[in-house]
Amino acid sequence: MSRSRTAYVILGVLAIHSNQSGYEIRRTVQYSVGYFWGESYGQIYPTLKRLEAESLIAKSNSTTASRKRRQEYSITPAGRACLEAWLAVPYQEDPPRDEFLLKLFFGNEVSPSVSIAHVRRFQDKLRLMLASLEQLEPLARANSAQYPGFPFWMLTLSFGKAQLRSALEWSESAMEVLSADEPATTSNPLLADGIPAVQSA
Amino acid sequence: MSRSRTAYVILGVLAIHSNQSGYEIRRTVQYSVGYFWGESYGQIYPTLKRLEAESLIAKSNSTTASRKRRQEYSITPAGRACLEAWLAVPYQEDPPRDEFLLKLFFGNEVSPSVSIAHVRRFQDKLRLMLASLEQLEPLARANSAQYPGFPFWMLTLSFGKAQLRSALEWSESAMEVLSADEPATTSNPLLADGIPAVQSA
DNA sequence: ACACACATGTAATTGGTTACATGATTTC
DNA sequence: GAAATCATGTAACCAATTACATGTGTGT
Repeated sequence: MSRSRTAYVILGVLAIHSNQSGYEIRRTVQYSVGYFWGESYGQIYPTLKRLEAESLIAKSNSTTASRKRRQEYSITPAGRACLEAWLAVPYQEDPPRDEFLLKLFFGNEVSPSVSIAHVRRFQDKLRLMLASLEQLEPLARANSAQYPGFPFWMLTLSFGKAQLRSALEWSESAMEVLSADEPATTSNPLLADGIPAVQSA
Repeated sequence: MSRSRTAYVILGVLAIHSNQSGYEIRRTVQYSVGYFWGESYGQIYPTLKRLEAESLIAKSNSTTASRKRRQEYSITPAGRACLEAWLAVPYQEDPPRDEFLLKLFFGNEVSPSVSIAHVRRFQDKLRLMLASLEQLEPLARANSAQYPGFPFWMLTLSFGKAQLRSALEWSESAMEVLSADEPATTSNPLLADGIPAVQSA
């Protein structure tokens, strides 16, 4: 049962809009949920085959044009049922992995300038993404406000913006902290008695 | 060159505190960076062997006690150099994957109660983690404020708290939005002209 | 004619989790 | 002596990325 989540992403975007090719599905994913989800061709094409074999999607080279060498797909009723079933089950958390924070955590092992560079880079990225999301909003509003899914899309968008802004704020105070310095016991400072493990899964 | 990041996590925790066994390293990781990083035994033990073969760590069954059937390791100068080199290179971003947001994005395909349940779950998790981090702080301060790495640990901790708080705030407004309802075009609403792809990598 | 975007796919590899198997030491 | 925790490891499997290979349609 626990099939790859790629399958559900495909079902999801086909549920919103039919007759998309593998190429286009990937683009759609990038453009719409790119902020928090990615898919590669190496994953998409095989999954399309599999989904078609299971009749959750069907070839639908139809409507617009089959003028290109492209294979369009649409979701089937079974596919829709499958998507809905998946959506209903509690989401699964992926193990967290943030290399930026990891490097920052070990910052004492290297020159402060290294950590400063990491934070700066982080900041730049944040600003880029925030600009990107802020730019996306009015366009999305203009283009898709009438779609029933719109409120949900806005919800994820506003989540993204909120996280980005909070990260940006933190990064500014972090830069301040990292501009001041003085660089020690034998009991493990990371594993002292009574410190509970961080809840993660 | 591009070795598994598990190796660097191990080097990092051994750099902070020597003479830890695989078991203990894993616990240390959980307790200290668990909020944003995880490691499994299946990854740690083979990596320890590899690192020892490369002389980046060395067996050091010594100091405290070898009373248990346990193999302790310490970082070597070469290992330290390797860690430092890795820390200095720009962090790599992992492709984002947030199943919660994905399910929320497709929320229109199912009953609103489903999305509400997801957000509620998300909220609960957030509160748990925030409590966990807030509890961690004073303890960490008491136990390790004298360690040179402490400011960096606090930085990652405060990042976590900031993100959590902002997510929590968002979740509250999301719950409001999701408590009001009415549930269409043929051009792809997710892929309208002029919408730029979200910056992610 | 050239370049670029569209389009589809496969193979190799990685990075990682999970489950399994086993056993020692401590604590009650 | 039973249970919990400490402790080490392997095998099977999986999701996913990357690089490679190939070709078509459109616009300049």
